[in-house]
Amino acid sequence: MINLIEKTKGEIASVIKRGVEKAGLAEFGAPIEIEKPRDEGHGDFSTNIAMRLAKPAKSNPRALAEKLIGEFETEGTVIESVETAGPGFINFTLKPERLYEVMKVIEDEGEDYGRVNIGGGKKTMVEFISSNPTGPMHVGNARGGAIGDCLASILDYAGYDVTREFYVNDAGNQIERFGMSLEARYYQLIGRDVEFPEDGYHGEDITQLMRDYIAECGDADRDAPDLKEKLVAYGLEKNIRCIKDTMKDFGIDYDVWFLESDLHKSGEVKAAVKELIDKGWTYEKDGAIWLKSSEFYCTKDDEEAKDDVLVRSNGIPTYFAADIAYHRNKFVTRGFDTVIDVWGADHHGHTIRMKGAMDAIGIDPERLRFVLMQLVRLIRGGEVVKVSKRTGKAVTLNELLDDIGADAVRFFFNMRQPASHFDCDLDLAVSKTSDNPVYYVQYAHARMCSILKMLEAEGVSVPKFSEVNCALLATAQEKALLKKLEEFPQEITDAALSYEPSKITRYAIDLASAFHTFYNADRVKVDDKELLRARLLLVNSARLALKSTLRVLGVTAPEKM
RNA sequence: GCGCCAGUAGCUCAGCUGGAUAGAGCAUCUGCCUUCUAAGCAGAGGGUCGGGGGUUCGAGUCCCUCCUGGCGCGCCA
Repeated sequence: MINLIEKTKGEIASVIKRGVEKAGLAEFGAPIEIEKPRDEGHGDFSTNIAMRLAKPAKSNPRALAEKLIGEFETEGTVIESVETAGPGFINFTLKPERLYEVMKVIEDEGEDYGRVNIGGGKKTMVEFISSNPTGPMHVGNARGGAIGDCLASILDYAGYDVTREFYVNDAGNQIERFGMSLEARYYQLIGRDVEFPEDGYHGEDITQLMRDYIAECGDADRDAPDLKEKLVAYGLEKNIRCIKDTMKDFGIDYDVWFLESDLHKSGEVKAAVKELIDKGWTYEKDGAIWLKSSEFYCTKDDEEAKDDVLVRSNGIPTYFAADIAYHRNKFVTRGFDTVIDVWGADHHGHTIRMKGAMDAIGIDPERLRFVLMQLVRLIRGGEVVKVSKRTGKAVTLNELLDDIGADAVRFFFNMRQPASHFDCDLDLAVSKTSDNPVYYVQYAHARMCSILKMLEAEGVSVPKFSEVNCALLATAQEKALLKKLEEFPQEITDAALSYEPSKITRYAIDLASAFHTFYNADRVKVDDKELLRARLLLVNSARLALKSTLRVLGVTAPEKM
């Protein structure tokens, strides 16, 4: 639970604060900002406080910086030395011992290294994928799954009480269409000449479902009045089970599978609509009930306000109404503090409406957050593959998992920011080339384990931090690796605050790279017993940190490759 | 038309939310395996940060404007 970077920044900040006070510059209220300089020559941390104070204090930044340095009391702190540089930066160099502290932290925290507590145990939901159970999951769902599951792990590491949820859209028009498609295929299979609905699901999976149904139940239901309902129930049950199996293969463990149909059955959809009516946020037009959405978000003054239908003129509530009820359930019934929905960017219009609706029922819209992902474009043979669920030509998630494995899919789909467009080159993804960075990272872990195992076999085990002369770790590569190790808790913090799993993927690559560099530059198995022990501790620290990182990503950490 | 996302090396992308000389990977060249895993490492070349204005000590980052691509603006979900 210790973030050394945060801790160090805090110490430096208080030194600066006292210095500013002693110099009589506190009245200007300049914020104290501390950052890690990009350039190694600029110390371990730096501040721009002198430049911030220059204007209000009517002085020049360099002179101010010198003055401030004179006031700094660094005795007994982590600070080794302070100097001014450039246009007026103040650079801090830390004491050498500080560099090794991370190994002590890792020794204490083990494979949980990286956990921080910025969440304070707040109840947080991450809802992701949430597709129609009308067919197999496709590649587009893969990105949502990888991002959502990894984001949930990050928030867990950051100290939030996280729930992973899958919203099963087993109601509404798409299900109606699903039913019509099943029924048509059923009749065709038993030899009745019926036309297949134009807007039905044309996929082979629909036909297969009906083949299975007939094989299991025969055709005794051919004239039953509730045939379609029976077929839908059969199809949904089978498809949802299939989705659950796929998620298992994907390595995603949902806490809750929430059925949209339950919201209708329990009366929550009606209740949500009633609440909006009672609060005066609706009106009737053309026989439908409308929500005054336009009251809740700004549009251009001269733009025509756009409201949304809650209940159609035929009395059936819209998906929007169901979704309001669903989110009301999340916040009010189940008491989540924050809800994060991972949606495709094509749902963007819906996010604004949802926030407005939350506002209407008295929930702070800020508690509802969205991660919008640009849709995945598939490239095969250098050409864009059209993804269409209806024509059934989409590449399924199962195929992708079979081809390149869950590890690669999860890693690959978390390498880019969700908001960026993602071209998934199937030829590359399907071929097991070493281009895939997941191997690079896993290889680093396997190498670490290999060293430990070999030395263990020779009777040399990993020493305790207190038994090691850390100062022996002094090469550039060792220092770089130690610095990379201490960044992990900060990366978790940043990723959690910005909902950005790709930061952790990149961190994993950076950490692996720092290790590979160290491995090639510095031999662990050396004659000098003291140095051997120090390096062994370093390797074990790196192993634990990398294992923890891979756990957040949901990628396995192989001990040999 | 309005809104959202994106535009950084030949390609794919980072850039710590305004800091110091813009960084990785792939690709292209050059080196490194009789010693802990070469699925690895070291080095080299490669840039009008889409264009143009502005804000300030300082802009890839903030504001305005234009250009290009993707998506959204349904009694679909």
